[in-house]
Amino acid sequence: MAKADFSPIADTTRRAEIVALLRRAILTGQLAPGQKLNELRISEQMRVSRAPLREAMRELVQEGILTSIPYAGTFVIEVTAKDIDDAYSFNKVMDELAIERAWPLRDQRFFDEIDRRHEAVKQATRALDTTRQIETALQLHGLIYEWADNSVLLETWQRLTSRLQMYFALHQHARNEPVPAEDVHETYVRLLKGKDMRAAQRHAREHIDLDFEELLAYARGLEQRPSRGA
Amino acid sequence: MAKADFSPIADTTRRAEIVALLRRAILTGQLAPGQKLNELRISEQMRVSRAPLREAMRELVQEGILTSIPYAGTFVIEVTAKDIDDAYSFNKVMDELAIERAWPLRDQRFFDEIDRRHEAVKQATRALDTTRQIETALQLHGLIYEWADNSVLLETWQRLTSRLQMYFALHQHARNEPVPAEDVHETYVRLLKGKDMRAAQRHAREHIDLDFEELLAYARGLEQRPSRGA
DNA sequence: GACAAGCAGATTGTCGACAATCTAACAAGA
DNA sequence: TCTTGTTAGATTGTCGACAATCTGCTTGTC
Repeated sequence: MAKADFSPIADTTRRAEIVALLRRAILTGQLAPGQKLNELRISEQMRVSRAPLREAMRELVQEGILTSIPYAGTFVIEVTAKDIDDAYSFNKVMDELAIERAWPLRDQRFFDEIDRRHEAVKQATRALDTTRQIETALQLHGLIYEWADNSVLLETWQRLTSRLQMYFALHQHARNEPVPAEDVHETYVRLLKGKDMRAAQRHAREHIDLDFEELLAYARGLEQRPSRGA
Repeated sequence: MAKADFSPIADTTRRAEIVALLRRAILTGQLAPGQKLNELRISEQMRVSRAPLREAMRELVQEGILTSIPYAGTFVIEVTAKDIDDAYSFNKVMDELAIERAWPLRDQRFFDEIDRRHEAVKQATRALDTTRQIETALQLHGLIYEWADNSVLLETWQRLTSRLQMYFALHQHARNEPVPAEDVHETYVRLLKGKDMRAAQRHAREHIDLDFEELLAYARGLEQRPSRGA
């Protein structure tokens, strides 16, 4: 019998598609922080009634990238420097934990997968696709969480990822420089494939530091002139 | 001018109340793991239409205590031994982090609050109110997260709390013993008010260990005869 | 008797309309 | 001029009904 390995059928509810669309719009910066989401307008644009749209929005509220005020509206979350700082320092600890847990579970599939994802980042970089670059970089980074074999840890990472992606997209958007052409992940990947766990943890922390420092500087700049959504 | 210090007005949407009702029902074990939530039946019982009910359920799905399968239904999550184990080992690391961050920020308000919450636990214990006992114990435990001054850390704890409360309630329900009358938090509180951070961290870890060990044993027993919801 | 096709019944997903609430503009009075 | 009350418009919250989908049973055929 031929083994088929089917992937799960796609969620065929409008709600699920709406969630995906909205999330993408927010994480790529199409919808700016603070911006209000007008239900009627969006539902008309998507050719969908308000019911599934509202359910989708409720999900994204719980996911932490939208915020809702009864009878006032639902808005894209604002991003403060402290939010970024909190996410940053939390991520540092989580990373160390994830590496520690994933370390003894690394196998050939792990090494294959990390190369595959690294390649995806490099390709997005070559293609000058900044959105995809952020996305793939986070996926590369997420591998240790997927391998750590802890559902709570993984879930926490996935929640955090949404916001990180949003932060980085915002940053990219702002400075409007095309890409950091350099491959900053080379060392990270090499260490994760190596034998020194402590070194991997240390580098993960420092590597993240760099990206975040820029982000923080950017966010602190924002604090001065708070931009209410367009 | 008299300073008033008003707290925010209560959310007065049906949706919010439904969320609270459902969450309580799940966390106290009124709704058993695996049980299906029939929208029509519940909406009729609550005298509410299905729209706000469905939105509420979407929130709880994202909160991680319900799970939804399109066109099949929404169910209370199943609890496996691994789920509990994952939550447990994750919580250990988080606790150390929370204590570390909260430690230098302890002030008089902190000490007052910890006593207040400790008192609440003792009162629930005396009243033989097991549900409230679990609730207050988790609130006592959550103080270090509230004081750690990190929104992501706090949010993560709150998400985890839901599930922990469910686990413990399940456990209590199963063994049906009224209460552990002994005050197990005495040492925890004393250490948090003391000067030795390391000792507090160590105790937090070990104290949690005890409760969890019982839970795990219980959950492993469940694995054998998986109970589909009533 | 085993198995596939097809048919209720029940349940979830979606829709369009109505009710409740908020916002902002304007008018009236101190 | 400032404050307060009113009102119209827009937007969110909620409802009841319809459409799509699933499940289990029945039926018919081999």
